[in-house]
Amino acid sequence: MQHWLIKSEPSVFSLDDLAARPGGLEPWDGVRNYQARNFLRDRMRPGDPVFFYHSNCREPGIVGIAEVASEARPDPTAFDPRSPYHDPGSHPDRPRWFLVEMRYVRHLHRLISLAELKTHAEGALAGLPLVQRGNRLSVMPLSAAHWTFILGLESAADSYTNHT
DNA sequence: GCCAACGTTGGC
DNA sequence: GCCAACGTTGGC
Repeated sequence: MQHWLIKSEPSVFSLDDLAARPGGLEPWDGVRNYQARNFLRDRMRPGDPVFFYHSNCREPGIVGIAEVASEARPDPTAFDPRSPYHDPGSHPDRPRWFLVEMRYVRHLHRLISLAELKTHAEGALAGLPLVQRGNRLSVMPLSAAHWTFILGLESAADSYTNHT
């Protein structure tokens, strides 16, 4: 089983938005990066656990957990000229972009901020693209060790912000 | 195939 | 709002 992290801008689609969907299900469309596409299309499997990360907001960080809820299928927004994700280079007989369904699992008890995660960038989270400088990947795999470590932070004291 | 220009991401 | 980092495009 592969663990994942996906980014979303909460002003566009937040974890609360996912939780509010019928069945907590949402097609994860609009991914327009080849590396992210390949992960999603070739390596995501139903049941894989996913950290849900809020980006481009006041306090970026991991806010909850989702799971992959389908195999990959062509992303129909690429074929739609009215969609902001329209790509005239993608055709139904030769789709360029793919999506999977995401399903809400739960919120974390507290936000685990990027700043806190970065304090472990040279330690337990070494090699995690999220905490490396300049990273822009919106869909990334995590090792089981990284997943477990981050989940452990959830119930630990927030030593990053409570160091007064 | 190189690489400058451009558009986007996303932290700060 | 700024801007560094990055991915993509297109001229040559």
